[in-house]
Amino acid sequence: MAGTTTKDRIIQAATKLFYAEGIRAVSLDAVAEKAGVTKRTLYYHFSSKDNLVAAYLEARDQPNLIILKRWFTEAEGNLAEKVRAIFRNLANSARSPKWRGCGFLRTTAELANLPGHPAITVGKAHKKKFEDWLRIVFAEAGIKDASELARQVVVLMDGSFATVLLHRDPSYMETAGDAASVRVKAALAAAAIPSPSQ
Amino acid sequence: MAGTTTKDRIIQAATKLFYAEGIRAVSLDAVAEKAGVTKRTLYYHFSSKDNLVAAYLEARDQPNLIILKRWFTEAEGNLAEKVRAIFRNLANSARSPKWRGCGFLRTTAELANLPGHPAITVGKAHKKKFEDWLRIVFAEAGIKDASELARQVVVLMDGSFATVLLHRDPSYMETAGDAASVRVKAALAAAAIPSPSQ
DNA sequence: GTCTATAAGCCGATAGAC
DNA sequence: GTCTATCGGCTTATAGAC
Repeated sequence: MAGTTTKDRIIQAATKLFYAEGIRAVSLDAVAEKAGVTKRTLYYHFSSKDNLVAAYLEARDQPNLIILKRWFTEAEGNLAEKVRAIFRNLANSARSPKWRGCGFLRTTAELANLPGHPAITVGKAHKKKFEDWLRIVFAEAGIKDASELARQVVVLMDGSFATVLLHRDPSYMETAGDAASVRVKAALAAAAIPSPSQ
Repeated sequence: MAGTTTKDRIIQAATKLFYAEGIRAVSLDAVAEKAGVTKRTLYYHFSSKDNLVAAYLEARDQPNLIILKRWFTEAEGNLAEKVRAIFRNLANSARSPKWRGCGFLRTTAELANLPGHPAITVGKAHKKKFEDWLRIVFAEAGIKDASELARQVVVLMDGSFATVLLHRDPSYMETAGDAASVRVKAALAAAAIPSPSQ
């Protein structure tokens, strides 16, 4: 996990504040104060706010992927049920009062006018890793259009983040999970019949 | 459309700047300058920046809904193809270099720390109107779980906004359109057989 | 590596004239 | 209804001491 070095404490403080309040809403004064250092120390470890924002997302990359994979792995049932379990667990998370959607997507939305921003590069890579993992899981289950299916599940997941954040109604995540599991189920059935009648 | 009153010119300027650059990234100085008025005049028409942001989204509510409905109405084919046409047209829009995703969702994401913000209230109402319209269209086609289907299509649409904005790859909207039209097609088939076996 | 202090500028909002 | 002028505060980033 995060150690207790000064750099780690700064990233921890940045994570809490950026996720809770947004990027441009949070000043480096606030981050430094929460981390218990002065702004000069913060600038010693991070050359600019942009780099700190990228470091915040970078630090969330692996932990988030590990949680998603664990929800999938530990779920009972077939592939469709395992995919549904991811959405059910996301809905559970969304019921926390501290929940504010997906930090990667919210940062991307806020910085949409800066396409080359380092944080957006990190966000792209993170989401692509998840999509690639899904594609491999589907392919290993014998699903033919594993790539297209992975893309559909990703769109459903990102859509549920956006819709639940807007309406503050986690049931949209169950809805997305239903749609995803129905599609996976159909793909599994098609995989069992290599050459469908036609 | 927008007239040429001072208030309208301010909203036009706000729309261009807020959509292109984000809410907190745009100052009222910038809006006033683009509208060709002083900041004092801006404050005469809008009591605060928060209210101006809400007015920006309010002004996009009906135009956006009308475009979505027209894409649907003017499309050839059955209900599934008409739904797919919405996504195909969205993908086309997303190919414009000025495209920056959905202004309602991006504003919601940026102001996620202010759940009662007037602009978020406007965003919620806008997205709910679209979902309600979809539900009625599906119900009139004899689809039984029209409500659930409308929610799924909404999640796919909002998800495609988020994913395309991140990766700058409009093909995710075609992917979402495929998923949506498959679901609508299945619902139409089920509607044609009132009592499925079992 | 961490501190105090400050630069230089922008922000939302307001005062008061016409 | 629109203007000029400005307030008090906050912002990113830097200078220089220890």
